[in-house]
Amino acid sequence: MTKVVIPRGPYRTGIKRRREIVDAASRIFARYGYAGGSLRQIAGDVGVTPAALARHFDNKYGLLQAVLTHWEEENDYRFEGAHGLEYFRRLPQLVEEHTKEPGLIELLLTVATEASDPQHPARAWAVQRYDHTINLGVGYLREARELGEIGAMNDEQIEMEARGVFALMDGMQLQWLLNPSLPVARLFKDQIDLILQRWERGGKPRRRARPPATRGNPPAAQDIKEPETGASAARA
Amino acid sequence: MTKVVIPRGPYRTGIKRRREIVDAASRIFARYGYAGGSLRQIAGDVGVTPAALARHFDNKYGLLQAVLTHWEEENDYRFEGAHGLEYFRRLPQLVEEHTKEPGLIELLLTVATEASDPQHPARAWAVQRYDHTINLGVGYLREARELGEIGAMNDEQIEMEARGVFALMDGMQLQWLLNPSLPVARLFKDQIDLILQRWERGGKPRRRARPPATRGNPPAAQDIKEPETGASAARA
DNA sequence: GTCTATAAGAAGATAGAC
DNA sequence: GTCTATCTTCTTATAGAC
Repeated sequence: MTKVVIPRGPYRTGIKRRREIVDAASRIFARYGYAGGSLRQIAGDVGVTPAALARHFDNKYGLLQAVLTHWEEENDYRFEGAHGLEYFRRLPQLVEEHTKEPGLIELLLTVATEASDPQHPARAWAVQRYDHTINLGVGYLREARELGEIGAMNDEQIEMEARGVFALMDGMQLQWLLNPSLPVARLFKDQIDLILQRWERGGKPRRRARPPATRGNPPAAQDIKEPETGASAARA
Repeated sequence: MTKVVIPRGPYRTGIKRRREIVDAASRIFARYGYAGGSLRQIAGDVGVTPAALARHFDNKYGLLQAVLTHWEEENDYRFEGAHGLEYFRRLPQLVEEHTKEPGLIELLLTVATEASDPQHPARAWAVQRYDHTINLGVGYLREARELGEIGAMNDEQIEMEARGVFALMDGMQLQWLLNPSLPVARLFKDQIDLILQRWERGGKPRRRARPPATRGNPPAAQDIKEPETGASAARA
């Protein structure tokens, strides 16, 4: 979680105000997009004038950057201690949290699709963020392979599977944004369970005979902090 | 493809011009979104002034509606003659086409995420379009069940699987928008193949008692007995 | 039917008072 | 640090010439 040390003295209100601005901007950008949201709306939400925003951020994109940084901080703390398949088993819980506080996922999907325009200012951020996420999933899947939690899978298959899981998650959450009565967390959990069953059974690519699955106890789990793999989300 | 009956007489240039405007608007809205794209850009693309657009469309949203209608026409002709699992086997080909002419899928994902705002003018369209697509997939899966192409699956599981397939497709195409060097059609085909294998084997989810799934949006749940010829695509 | 010209307003950014 | 007031630009929409 975001932990902000609030100093005493004259800067206190400034820091608090900045925080309020970022929160309001998160809501506005999530709902109307970056292009569709205006600084006037954000300032109005906070209860200040647009000029006050300029004291804290150089321009509109500077504010978006602060919002995106905030988003990363809010999301990256959730999976501490997860290893191997446990990471994927926890994903439905993240979806569940998104349905209770929809701003974050709404913002991510909004910015990601907006950034499909190569000229979009947040394009580089979105590309980097997706690479990061996919590399994370690839790392955990490799860990699961080394722990013997899953059947044989080469690196290429692992990247395909990781991309598929995050694609499924994004797509389901997009469906939920358009239909909030959808029990998306439960649906996603059922889908992830089926994928995990297949992985555990030994995800065979086409028709190759299944290699013996080593289902024994996992060897000592060495801490793989951030599996920064070369899954190359490609991005040239 | 779209077949337009061109009347003789003085209306010909008008119809051609209208078509040009819709094409340009598709490009602009796909790239910059509905909020981010301007009538000026569109007019400039066509080579006319913004006021000329008002001759053909009441307002900006009227133009968007025309674009979305055009999108539906372009997509619904692709699956004629497909039945049961064949429908799903053809989906990767649709993804392939989207990579060659990215405007349509870019537009769809853009509008769908923008419409996550309940006040967005295209919200109703996006909701209806998603319901339509999901119902289409559900219909084809039921057909596959009746044809004996897949193992036992109840209606609730069928809806989950259909939603999963379209979520996967959307999510993969979103990844591709941010990374056009990604071989998304091949990746998606591998993923669909794995899903088809599981279906054919008779996907057995873990037994779990649960309440009935909430179906589509309020106005949804039209009869899905006969999937008809038209099939939509990537969603919405 | 199509366009130029322009109205009316909203956007992001800035200057300077307090 | 925050505000009022203002600037420039760009938006949608309309009036009326041809």
